[in-house]
Amino acid sequence: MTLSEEDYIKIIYHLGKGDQGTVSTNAIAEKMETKPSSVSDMIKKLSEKGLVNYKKYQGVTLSEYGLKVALSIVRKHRLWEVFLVEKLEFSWDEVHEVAEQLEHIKSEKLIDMLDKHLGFPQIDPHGDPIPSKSGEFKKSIKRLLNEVPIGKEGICVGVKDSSPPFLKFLDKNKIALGDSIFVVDKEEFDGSLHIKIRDVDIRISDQIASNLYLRIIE
Amino acid sequence: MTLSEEDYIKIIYHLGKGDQGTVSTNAIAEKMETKPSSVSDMIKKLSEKGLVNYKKYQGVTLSEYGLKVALSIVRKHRLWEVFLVEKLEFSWDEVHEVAEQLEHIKSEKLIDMLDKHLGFPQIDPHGDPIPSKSGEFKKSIKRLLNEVPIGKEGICVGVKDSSPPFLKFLDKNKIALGDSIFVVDKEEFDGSLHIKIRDVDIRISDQIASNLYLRIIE
DNA sequence: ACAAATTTTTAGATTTGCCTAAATTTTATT
DNA sequence: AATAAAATTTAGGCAAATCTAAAAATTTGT
Ligand SMILES: [Mn+2]
Ligand SMILES: [Mn+2]
Ligand SMILES: [Mn+2]
Ligand SMILES: [Mn+2]
Repeated sequence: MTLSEEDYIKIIYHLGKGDQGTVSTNAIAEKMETKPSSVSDMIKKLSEKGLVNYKKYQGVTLSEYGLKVALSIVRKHRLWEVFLVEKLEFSWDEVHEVAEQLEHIKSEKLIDMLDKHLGFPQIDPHGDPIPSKSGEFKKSIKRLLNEVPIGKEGICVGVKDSSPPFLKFLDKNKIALGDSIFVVDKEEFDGSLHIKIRDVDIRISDQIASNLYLRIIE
Repeated sequence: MTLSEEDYIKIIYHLGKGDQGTVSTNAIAEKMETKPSSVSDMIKKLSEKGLVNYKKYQGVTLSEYGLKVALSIVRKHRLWEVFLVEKLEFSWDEVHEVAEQLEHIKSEKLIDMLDKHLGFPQIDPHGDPIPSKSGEFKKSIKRLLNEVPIGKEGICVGVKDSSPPFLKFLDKNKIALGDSIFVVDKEEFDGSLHIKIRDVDIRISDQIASNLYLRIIE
């Protein structure tokens, strides 16, 4: 498969949102930053290769084979993202462009050994799950920190309240996007949380916890 | 620059053998596993881009700019080779194909941080020197182990005597291609050597040392 | 229901990198 | 020096991936 075919397959996968509903030509064109006419051409080719199911004017879905290919590319993309952050000190918002290139390197051994080198990670720096070699993975969901069950871990992916005082508070307490947060315990009385972040235990109020989004697995 | 252009530039560099003598169309075609007519096309394009000096029928040499580009690709190739061997447990002879792909990834930060992650290595797994970011590097030479000065280190790259008894000896003493060997001392009396290999000190006779090739720097 | 708007596909070009076959230039041999 | 051989370039084409403009199908709105 060519680099371009791989990018199309991956985009069709993401637009299919897991449930693999049909994806429109225009939607693909926008994500690929190309014209709908180019997408039509490519879809025809992918269809001939058995990667997508396609009926003219009716949109596309990934075939079983196409889904397998998509998951292997997603796996590579996310493993490389972990590598960049964990081993090369990239920050979570710098990795995408480079992973977009690295995901196309062809070598089964490379990706197996990279997985091992990284300690078989389950999630990438954005909290998204990494498919296994055989294509299995758990879904991830975005939850407010105060709704995350005790004992769960997640990646901080956003804020609900983006006011300067709140952001300043996060800064002061060294809580940043991309940080991994583990919910140790919850105080029934006032809803305050005991969390572990970067191996440090801290307590935060319900007010804080209800304004921070975490991406968690399952 | 495209992937193909980069491969041409690198091949022209290697065929120029450091001194950057002129390189023939046929030689490039053979290395690129393509036809001479395709090479002519590409040379014309590289010439227009100022990467090579070219007069019809007279072969090509790299321009100053072309040399800089070549060295940056060689740098990337060799750093990735070190990564594959040191971090991902690839062996000596498995790295080339993958490095051939990885060398084309575009990200200055990536290669700077990779260099750091690897501890700023000076040579690749084949004993070849790794150019610095600014393009400087030491030449490497192939020497019989018994001609390597005391205090020098090199990579085992070949044997002079390839008879089964000799190869069996190397095997038994766990000396393999790709191993790094440090010459600790030399016995004047019989020419025997005291070497360090994989952190183990051993003694070998002059007869052994005069049949093993090392690639050393400077 | 049917015209208008939108989406999608087709037609015809362009660019990159490659090919074969033929022409040209250089190099080697008598 | 003339001819044969080898190397190199040109000419003309092809496949992949893209584009613009135009045609066709679908969806939307009244
Ligand atoms: Mn990509
Ligand atoms: Mn990610
Ligand atoms: Mn390459
Ligand atoms: Mn090498």
